[in-house]
Amino acid sequence: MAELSKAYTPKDVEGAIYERWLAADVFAPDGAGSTADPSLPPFTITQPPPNVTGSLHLGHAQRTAVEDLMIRHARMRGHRALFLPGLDHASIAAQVVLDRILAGEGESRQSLGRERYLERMLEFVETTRGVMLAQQRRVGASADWGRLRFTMDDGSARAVRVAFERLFRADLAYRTEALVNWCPGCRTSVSDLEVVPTPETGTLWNVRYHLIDPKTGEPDPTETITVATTRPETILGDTAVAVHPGDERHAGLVGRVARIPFVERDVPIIAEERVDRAFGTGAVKITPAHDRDDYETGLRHSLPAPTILADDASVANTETVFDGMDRYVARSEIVAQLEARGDLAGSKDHEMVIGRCQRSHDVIEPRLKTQWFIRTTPLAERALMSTRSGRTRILPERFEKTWEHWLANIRDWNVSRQLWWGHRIPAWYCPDGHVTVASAEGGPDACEVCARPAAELQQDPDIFDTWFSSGLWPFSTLGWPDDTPDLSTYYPTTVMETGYDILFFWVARMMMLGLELTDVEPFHTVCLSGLIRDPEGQKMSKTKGNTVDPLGAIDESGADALRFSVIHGATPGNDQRFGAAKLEHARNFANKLWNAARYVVGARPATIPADAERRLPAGAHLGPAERWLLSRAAATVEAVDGAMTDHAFGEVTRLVYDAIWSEYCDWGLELAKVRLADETVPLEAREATWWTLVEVLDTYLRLLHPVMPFVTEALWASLPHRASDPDLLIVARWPASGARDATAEVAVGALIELVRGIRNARAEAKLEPARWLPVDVVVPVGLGTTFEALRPAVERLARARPLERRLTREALAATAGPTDLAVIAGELEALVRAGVGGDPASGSSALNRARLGRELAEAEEWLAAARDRLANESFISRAPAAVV
RNA sequence: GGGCGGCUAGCUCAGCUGGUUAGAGCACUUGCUUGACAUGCAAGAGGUCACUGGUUCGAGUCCAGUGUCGCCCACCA
Repeated sequence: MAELSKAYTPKDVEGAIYERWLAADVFAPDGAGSTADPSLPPFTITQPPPNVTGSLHLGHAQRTAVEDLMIRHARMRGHRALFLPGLDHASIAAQVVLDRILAGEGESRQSLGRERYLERMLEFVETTRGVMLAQQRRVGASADWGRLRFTMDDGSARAVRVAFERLFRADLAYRTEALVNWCPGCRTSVSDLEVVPTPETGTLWNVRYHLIDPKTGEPDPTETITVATTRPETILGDTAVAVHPGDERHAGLVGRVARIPFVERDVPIIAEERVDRAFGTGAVKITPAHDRDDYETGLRHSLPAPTILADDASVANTETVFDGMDRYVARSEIVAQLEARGDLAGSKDHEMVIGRCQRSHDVIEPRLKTQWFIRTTPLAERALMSTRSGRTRILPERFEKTWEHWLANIRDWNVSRQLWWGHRIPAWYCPDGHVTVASAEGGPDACEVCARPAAELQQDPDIFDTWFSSGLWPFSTLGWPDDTPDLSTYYPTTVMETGYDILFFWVARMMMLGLELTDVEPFHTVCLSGLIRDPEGQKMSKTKGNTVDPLGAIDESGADALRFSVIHGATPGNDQRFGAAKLEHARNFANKLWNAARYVVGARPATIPADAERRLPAGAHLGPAERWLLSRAAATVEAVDGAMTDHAFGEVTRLVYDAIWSEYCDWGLELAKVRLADETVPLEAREATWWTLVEVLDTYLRLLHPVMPFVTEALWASLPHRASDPDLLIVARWPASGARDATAEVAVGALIELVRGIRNARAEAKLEPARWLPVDVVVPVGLGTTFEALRPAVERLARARPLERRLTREALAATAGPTDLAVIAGELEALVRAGVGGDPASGSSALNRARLGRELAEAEEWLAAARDRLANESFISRAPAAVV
């Protein structure tokens, strides 16, 4: 048994314990220290791999805490519990970070070139990776580090290639020219999910386009059609003007031709149902290459679609003076020139929603590009069937609605990225334009169509969206596409725990790809956590400077406190605010537990050797307080099991917290102290008291271990163990719920009420707390034994001595004096012989009257309510018998 | 424009499938160097459960609507 230091210092406790776990090899389900029962089904959690972009934030710590809680619980229940850790290469996010670092060095992606850039990235990732893994260990993640995976490692790379080839062969991946979301800052396309709609005030300009005089073929100086636009620079790419077919203002214009200024292009005026007559001028300029709606219109009307923006969003290919200008410079220049020509018909402020890049916050430009897409509709259909059938559950359930809506309206997924850091798309093109997709590591031998040798083929320069490799995570980490023992044992994942903010980004993609590629749901349960916000409810962000560094919190209060605080305040799927107060609360609790255990260890009767093997207290020697403690522990185990089943982890912490603090410490230990010190109590009974304290503390340490693994492990080491127990709590068994003892719970509960009542009366009478007062009490026959057994404890706790037992109320009433304080605690009635105040009016009788009057009023109110209910015939006839 | 969520004590939040007198932490008041713990102990004050209507013997809990704050989705230039 280990010694416990007087003061609880998390720092000293935590580092050493993590090392012990590592040394004992208990994290891996098949590790040397595992006590798993192979006959039970395995339990798998694949960690949502954090981005290797720097360091963990509080959200990661919370994520890790919840996942680790589930894993530790499963491990203690005897399951082969695999917590598979990992890191995500985070393609675009990592490039944004590295680009910023490079910018500080006067370098850039372009200046380095692809090869050197990737070298720099590997260096960068190598350092952050170490930092991040160390952070996870500090949090206490009992992950199987031997199975650590990275989305850029060879296994992932192969999984990506094989997955893509299979999708291609199944016609679920295709390459086409389409309008994509282009981020000029990141110089890549991004998926629809990465475009953040941002409300902004822009300007709506009205621009006159001159109609072509059919006779001369030249623009008419007076006959015009006015279009409204928020992006005048796109005028350079206009290939039509559209009006609503039923719009009388423009009747007769359809079929005529207008001239686009600057590019001097003559374009048709077309009729389009989708034009909103009420908006702007009712006439819309059509720019097929730079607007989603216009693109559709362009297809319907076979319009040309000239691209007028370069990769950096400067104007290009227009053969105007604007070529080379940034899009916004060109915009103001065009407006100025329109005004000079007299073709600007006005402008006004306009509230609109602009798409910005999730990473760089640049305004996204729709652009035509030839790229790879995943055909999502059939995949989404299967994903929906999985959740509808209940084969995969989403918790909390309300997210299923969002899930349904998103998957039912899904659009094809653009997976090409014009970035460097990521998995290169395994597609090769031959000079004739044939496409060859090959998953072999070295690429294809020849063009699939024309058999040209590999040397003449060009690989696609693009890489995959980072979420493509993440989407394979639950199975790529276990060896897929090979049929490895790990894959057959630990796949599908039992619980997928993650934040609701990546439900679509990640969970939906894993579901779609998992079902298609492995033919089974990749996980049984999706457990969605909320986000952590700052004390004001703001989202934490580095730019706002309101982030909490988990390591700082751990240094200050310990990993146990951090874990407790993020789990305690959380309801599944709901955001929580996090501040110093919560951390402090948790730290105090750890300290409380430490001291309680320290007391128990120190209270061992001298007759029990320090290295004694744990004995279950003999029933005959158990007093009511001991039976009460054991029964309350059984109740707590039962309640905790229920909360665990519901994934209500906040409830788990509340239950254990209350049991330990309000029951075990406040009453259990206080009652036991008296008995342990009482020489008149038989030795066996005192030993039984101590063994009960040990037994119940042991139970609570087990229940709390998944939440606060370090302090519980440390304290457990100081308690005597059973012969069947392993050396470490982490692999000890979860407690079975024992039998309840209703008699003890009721009886001890009544005496606790009596103590409270006496304390209350004493406090109101402003008596010195230290003074011992004589108290007489009426004890109902049923409570007699319990009262006698606990009399010394009640005396001490209530500072009541002598505590005389009066069997009848009459006997008590007969001796009541004007200076006595009356106490009613349920069935127990007591008189505190306070001996204060000679004057009945200002002394105790006044106090009695006031207090008892209040209590009487409450009781009568309750009684009246109860009588009313019972008098109500429909209540009696309809309410269940138990309630009546 | 759709959808979802929050609104419970001064603050942060629990309250599961409706059932006696709605809870916790922090803050507050009054006392305590009580031999595990002042990171603590004891006692206390504090709530028309956002609002309106309904269902029910009974509603914080279920239904309808309103307000308010927030989130997600959505192609109106």
